[in-house]
Amino acid sequence: MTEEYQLLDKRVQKWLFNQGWPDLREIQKRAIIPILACDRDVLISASTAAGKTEAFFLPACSAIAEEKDGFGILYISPLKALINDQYRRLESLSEMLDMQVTPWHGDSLQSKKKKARNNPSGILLITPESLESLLVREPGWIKQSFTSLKYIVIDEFHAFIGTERGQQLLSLLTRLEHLIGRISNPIPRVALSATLGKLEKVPLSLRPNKSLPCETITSSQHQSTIKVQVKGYLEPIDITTDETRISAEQQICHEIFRLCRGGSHLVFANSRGRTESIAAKLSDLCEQQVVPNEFFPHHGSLAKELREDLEARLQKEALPTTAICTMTLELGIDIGKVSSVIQVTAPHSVSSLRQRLGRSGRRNSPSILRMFIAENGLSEKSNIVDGLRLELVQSLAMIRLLIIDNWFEPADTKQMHFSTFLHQILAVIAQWGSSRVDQLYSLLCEQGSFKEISIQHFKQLLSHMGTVQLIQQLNSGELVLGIEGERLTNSYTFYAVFKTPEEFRIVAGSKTLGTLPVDSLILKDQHIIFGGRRWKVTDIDDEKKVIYVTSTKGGKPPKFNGSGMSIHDRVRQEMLRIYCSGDYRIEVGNQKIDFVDKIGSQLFQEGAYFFKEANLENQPIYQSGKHCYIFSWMGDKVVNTITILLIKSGHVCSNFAGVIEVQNASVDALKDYFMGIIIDGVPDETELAEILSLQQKMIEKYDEYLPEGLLNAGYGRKAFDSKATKEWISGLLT
DNA sequence: GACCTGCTGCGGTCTG
Repeated sequence: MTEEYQLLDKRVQKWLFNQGWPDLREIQKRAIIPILACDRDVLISASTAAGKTEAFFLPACSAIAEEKDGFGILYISPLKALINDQYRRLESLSEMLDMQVTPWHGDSLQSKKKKARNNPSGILLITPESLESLLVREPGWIKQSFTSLKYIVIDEFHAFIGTERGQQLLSLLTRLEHLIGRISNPIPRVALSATLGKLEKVPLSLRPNKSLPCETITSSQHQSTIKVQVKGYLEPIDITTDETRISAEQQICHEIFRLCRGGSHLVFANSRGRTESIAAKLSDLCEQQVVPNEFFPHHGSLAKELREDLEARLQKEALPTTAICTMTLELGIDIGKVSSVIQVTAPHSVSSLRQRLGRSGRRNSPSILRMFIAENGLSEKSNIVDGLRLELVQSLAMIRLLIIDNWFEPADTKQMHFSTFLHQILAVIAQWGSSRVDQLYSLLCEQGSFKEISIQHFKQLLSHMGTVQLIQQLNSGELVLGIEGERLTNSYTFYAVFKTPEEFRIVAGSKTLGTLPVDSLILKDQHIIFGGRRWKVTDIDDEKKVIYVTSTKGGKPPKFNGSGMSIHDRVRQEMLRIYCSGDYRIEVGNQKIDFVDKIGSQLFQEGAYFFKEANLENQPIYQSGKHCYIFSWMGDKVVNTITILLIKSGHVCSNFAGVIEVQNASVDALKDYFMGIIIDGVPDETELAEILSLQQKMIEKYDEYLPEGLLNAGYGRKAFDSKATKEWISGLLT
């Protein structure tokens, strides 16, 4: 055994011996000295099942083994399920050390909480929301029980970076350090994470005020080999008139059945609806063939028991099991590794594709990714999005970026997070009973995580919070909660900073077609696709949460709609590169590897031909009948910016998969219009946000309490990109 | 046509 090993507590060494492990893993050895030093933050970045948890807990438990008074380790997890997993995993080690471990979240046992409350010691496993509730409701107890706290460890740290919840978490940690008097002598933070992109940027996300140095430990182990295959499917033009043809989804299900039966696999289907439909078809196939069903759905709307049964079945590996799932099985939960991963329909981002791929690759066997993409059969009425085979090409672009460039979307760390900022102001005042303005600014912005917020923003927000009775200022200058602030902070729903999205009902005439989440950009007169048909929005009732539509013509809608604000510039640029070269293959040595099946290749050739015929390489605006289509080959921020500029000037537009359709327009008229924009200047993001109605911009939980100026600034930064749009328009006109 | 995560305290009913 190595000399680092000797530094561990004797009982930890004994526990290791009992485990029968031949040796510590590389990252586990390398973590021992930095963790024991207790004078720096540590980032441990390694793939799933590389032993990150032990890399932290072996030395950390050694360091707190003699401490019996107060919690020594604060472990924070984004999921309750992960807390339960870790509790089980720590059981034997903590027994050996006679150390208390307390799982603390909304569903954990009151008896365990009570015990820890009376005798705080050892390890506390908690969610950010439960920590928030303790800080607000029992700051005195926290202060007492954390006096000898030695480590704060955050699991699945990548899931927090750049999010509202991550912003809250960092703020909580600063507030905790402040409460227990450790601002000038900070508690080391340890982040456990799946492999991250730009590692040098992560320490700033772990401790924005840089008051401790950070050491990074990554596994130098080679990534296992990756096998990729893309299969194309053709959706028959009209199934109803020709019953001999089977739908693309049916064909895909037959293939999944053939490939997965008898093994252990994950099928990612991107939406709950499709997840259910595929799982149902597969279990039908099992029944038809009189074999036991081994295909089960897994997603967020499914009952907890069903999900847990499936997770346990996957983990046991006793029976062959394939889960059809959404991102619920993308990270976190311990299900071990599967033989292969199948992605049905294009992934939403390269980073999620990467995470999913990481789920496969058992014991030195390669990671296997299969991607099944269906495209529509074409007719004269077909949409240009279908003709170009955009979904297929987006998928190919994402695979190339992942495999050739090892690139994926970086987390967006430049958001304002005004909603969470407002939440933290209320939480701090609720925690202390009152607060001075300068204390708030120092704690949340200077020491804490709200680095994008200026003093002007802060003053504007406080003044508005006074107006809407969230807070009030006493004669002494102290801030206390107002009536509305009391109401919010007294409800148990206060502690989470993220919003459970509200859904709008889609109503045509007197008939409800279904519901649509409110976070998409929907305007009156806009055309939307719902239930596979094209609709025109006639009215939006923000109060009743109803969108009124009428059926509209305009050709067959494209099958692939694309989504929101998520596609990155680099993905669309790679798509353009593929179209221009007419080649998607991946070069290995001096060979070009074709990873697409015959039908997929044919579909790609059709798309590439269409691209050439339409002269899209040289002409990004394409006229078809009375309408124009704009191909920016830029990410959704730029597409949104161009769209809102056109809408502002009275054009009727909609965008599908990054292609903007402008009704009743000509190429020359559009170019003239863009010329005018360059002369007048592109408005900044905040000004663009002013064009939208208030309701459309209220995305985050506490957005409704923000002054309009801040709402516009926050939304604008999220949705638009004026600089890149100006560059794109300039390029178009030269 | 995205998707996902989390929170209290108390009163009721059931079980051993």
